[in-house]
Amino acid sequence: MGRPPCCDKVGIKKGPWTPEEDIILVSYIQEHGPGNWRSVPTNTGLLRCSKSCRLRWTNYLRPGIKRGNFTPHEEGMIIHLQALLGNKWAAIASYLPQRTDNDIKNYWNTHLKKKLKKFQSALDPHPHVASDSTTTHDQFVSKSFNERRSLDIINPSPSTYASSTENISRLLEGWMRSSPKTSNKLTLEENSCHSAAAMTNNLVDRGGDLVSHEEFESILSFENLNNAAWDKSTCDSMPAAGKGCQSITAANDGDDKVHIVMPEKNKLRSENSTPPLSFLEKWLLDESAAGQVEEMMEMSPMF
DNA sequence: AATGTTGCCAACCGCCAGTTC
DNA sequence: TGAACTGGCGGTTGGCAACAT
Repeated sequence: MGRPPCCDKVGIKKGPWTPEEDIILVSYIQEHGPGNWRSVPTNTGLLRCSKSCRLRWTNYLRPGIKRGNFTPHEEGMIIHLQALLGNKWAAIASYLPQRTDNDIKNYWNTHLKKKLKKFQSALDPHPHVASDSTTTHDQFVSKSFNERRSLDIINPSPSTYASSTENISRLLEGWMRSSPKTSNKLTLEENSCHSAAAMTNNLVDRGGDLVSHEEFESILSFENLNNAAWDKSTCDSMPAAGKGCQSITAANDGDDKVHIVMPEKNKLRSENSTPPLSFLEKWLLDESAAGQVEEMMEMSPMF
């Protein structure tokens, strides 16, 4: 028996937010900053539960949110990060500062999952062969870079959302920039640091140390496509993270699994308060790298 | 024009982890 | 030390709009 849901109280409003409610919430956050969500409904008079307020803010009212029209690069990042991290939408979202986890999750469920499925069935018309799903997934990942352009033409994601929240969000951007007490808007650097920790933890969290061989190789090989990607010097040049980098070893022990030996979670977290970009992040944040890959895919006779 | 179907996405629900007392 | 509380996350759903019949 768990706790009763926070929204069980009588008189708590549910459903879509009205522009008036948005304005009330935004005004309050402008004055007090985000956080202490429990007090928000009480202090604002909003008939919403604290969770609902937080969700509304983080997903729609927070400044800097980009809606609709996922770019091919964003799409590629989502596909790769999903392959790497699984359904860790918050972690994935940390690599796409303008997108919310909810948005990414929706986009994955409504668009990318279908594309993947389509691709898999096209590639493997005999699903009884319990063929290596990661391989087809990897191939999809590669192909998708090439395919995306045409798919984007066929299936443009319409930017239909043009409610008041977007305007409120825009109006707020100036305030967020000037306000010193706002901590929720991360700079790119801060964000990547946070995400590095998230990714590290995710790698550890995935069964402690196991990632499928194909998956791991896919990640690495993809990075190798980018010349600027990972090499030892990159690693060594990282003052604190260098240690962590060297601690990550991949050893195929023959059972088709790669054991990722990671340093202690806490060490990574505490010692690297501002770690430099990892090789993976370098690629993820490097628009030109994705462009190079796209070009390569287009040149490939395979697709 | 009316009805049925499908797709999309905002919001809710339940669980979990961290914090406080 | 453990219960209570809060915030955060991921999965799911309800409602609306677009499209098909």
